[in-house]
Amino acid sequence: MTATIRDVAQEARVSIATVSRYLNRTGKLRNETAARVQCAIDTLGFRPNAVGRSLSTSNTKSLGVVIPSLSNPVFADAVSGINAEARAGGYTLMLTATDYSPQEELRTVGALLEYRVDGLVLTVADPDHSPVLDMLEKSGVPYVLIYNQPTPKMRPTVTVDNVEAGKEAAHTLINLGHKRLGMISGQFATSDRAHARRSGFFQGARAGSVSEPAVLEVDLVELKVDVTLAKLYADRDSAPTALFCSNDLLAISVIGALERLGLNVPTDVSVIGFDGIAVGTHLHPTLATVIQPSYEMGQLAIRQLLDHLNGGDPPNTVVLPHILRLGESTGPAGKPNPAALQDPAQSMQRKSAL
Amino acid sequence: MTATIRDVAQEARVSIATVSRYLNRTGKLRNETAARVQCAIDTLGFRPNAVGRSLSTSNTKSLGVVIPSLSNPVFADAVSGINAEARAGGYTLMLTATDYSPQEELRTVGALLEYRVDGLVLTVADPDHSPVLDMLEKSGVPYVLIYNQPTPKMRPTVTVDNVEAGKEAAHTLINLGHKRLGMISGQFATSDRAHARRSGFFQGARAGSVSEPAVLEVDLVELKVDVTLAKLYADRDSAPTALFCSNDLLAISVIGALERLGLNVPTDVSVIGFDGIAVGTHLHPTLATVIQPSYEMGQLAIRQLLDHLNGGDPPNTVVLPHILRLGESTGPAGKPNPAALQDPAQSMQRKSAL
DNA sequence: GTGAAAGCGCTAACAT
DNA sequence: ATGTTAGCGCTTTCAC
Repeated sequence: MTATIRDVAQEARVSIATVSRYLNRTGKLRNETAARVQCAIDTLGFRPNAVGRSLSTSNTKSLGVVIPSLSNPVFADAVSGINAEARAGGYTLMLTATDYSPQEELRTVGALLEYRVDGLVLTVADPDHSPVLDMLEKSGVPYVLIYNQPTPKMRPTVTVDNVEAGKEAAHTLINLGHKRLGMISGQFATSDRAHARRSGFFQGARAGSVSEPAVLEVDLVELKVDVTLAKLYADRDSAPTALFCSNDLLAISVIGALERLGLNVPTDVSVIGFDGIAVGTHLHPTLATVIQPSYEMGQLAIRQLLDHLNGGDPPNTVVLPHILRLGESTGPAGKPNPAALQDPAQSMQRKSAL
Repeated sequence: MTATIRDVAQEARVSIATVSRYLNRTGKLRNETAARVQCAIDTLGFRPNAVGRSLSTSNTKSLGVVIPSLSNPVFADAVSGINAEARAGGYTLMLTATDYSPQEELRTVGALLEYRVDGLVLTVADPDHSPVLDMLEKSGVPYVLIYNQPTPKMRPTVTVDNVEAGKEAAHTLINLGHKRLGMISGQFATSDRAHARRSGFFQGARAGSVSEPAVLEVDLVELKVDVTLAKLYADRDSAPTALFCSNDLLAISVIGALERLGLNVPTDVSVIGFDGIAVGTHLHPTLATVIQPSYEMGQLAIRQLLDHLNGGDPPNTVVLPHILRLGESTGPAGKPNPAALQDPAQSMQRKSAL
């Protein structure tokens, strides 16, 4: 069915080496020869077989991409950047979403290594204790992490400073007058960034002299936020007046759940998310969040990989700046949240009116 | 650096054929032999080279995926389904987003064919006049479209009935009391589904005896909705009281733009979208929309492809049911929109109060 | 149950 | 400027 380079050579009455040279623009051909080859290619509908080429050159011009999920726009945005940059460099992407499963990470990276991808960009559950990364490191295939922020080991990553951002989130909320903070997070076991954000959030709380925030974990796939929040807000007088959510998608669910509980955002509870996904600005209330430059992170990761593949330095850790964007979900900027500033008596009264 | 099957054979003191048999569980080995081979594999850290295998077997166990964009969750959701199903079948995905560029479609499908993917699932700009699909068809590589709804030619696709859905959108709005309909759409040239939805919408308008809807095209990448809508609503007395948007992302932008123009949704203008992306239900007003089963569409497309690759029937066109979901953005269900029912005098009065 | 050897489609010396 | 040929890592007859 499909023609090979041999067929083309025969059709053009040249050797396969000549066809190969024509295909790769390596070495010069007589015009007439080139024309004959091109003609043969057209009449046969020939398309060079990248598998054969890869076997011969031992590079595949393909890159592996491994992310937890595509349902979360934050990853989809990164992949957009990855896609654009890889395409520009003439590389093809092999993509897998792991659904936050370390087991699946292992499987898929194994597969990608068998396909002999020239490099990988990935976000793993836990970069500090990661069989996947150990395996990758042993394989010698270049890789860059995105979003991950490994602590001890030196592993190249493109990320923001999650700890610092968590701190800023706490400060922001405290400056708004909040005394009782809370954090709703995806599972820490499968998200080092959630872990880091919490760590920063706690530091910020301590620095702001408010008591240690309540922390609730929810399954990001199930996303059963209602029951979780119902429990937290069973006693509204002791419940947090401000919630930091480990990502925007979660924050959106949380806002919905709060309102279903009869709690208004931001009047009763302030909410701040993380990621800066586009829809956040279209919500009502608009979503306060920590913006990560996802598209650029993806781009940069690929650029580092390609630089390295072209003989440049190996990928390096880059910490990109994040932006804390205020929104209606935290209440008016600078103005203290009334709910958090009331004296106890007023507070009781107010809460019972809900 | 990387061990080959030769190295393993040598280390295990067997022939490479035996190693191959062990790897593929084809033919039986003596327990002791198998153990020796496994041991050699472990000590060498051997990982079979899929490129070599592919060259030999002439199949790659990989599938191509080509979609317009990952920034739109509707496609990301489909890819999620594709990912899950491909993974389950032991296939790896090669993914490209084309940014709605037919040229890029051609480039990327060309590349995927060179990589010898075993099949493709794709969404193209215009399936009826598509060099890409012609090329694909000629190549003999099996493929399935998703979202696309080719009209004349028989091309396998997994889709909803966009025309019918467009009709229903019109009926719904008309039943709410609207007389002046409008449609805001992505570019028809790069979206056959937008085209089909408009077609249905017009049919519905005609059937409902309202005048032909105003139609505005916007660039989905730029997404400059504000200026476009400002013009449309310069004369509010003649402007549409209900807008059908060709997708949810667009609808969300439109709602924002309307409100920036001082128009309330749904009081002044009803809005209905298309796709059923998850965030729609979290908006205020909640987004009325036509839900497509994106995840399932992706799953089904892959399932068809894999069935065929395993000797089953070639992919077939499947039209999946859509669901029209009402939301606050169209106003209360069943209750006529007040704005659209006023007599002219009241209307003038009301509009001037905006 | 295991081995030897012929490719799969291509590139890259090495010749000429 | 073009041809010859030896692999790249694997699968798969065909022998034994």
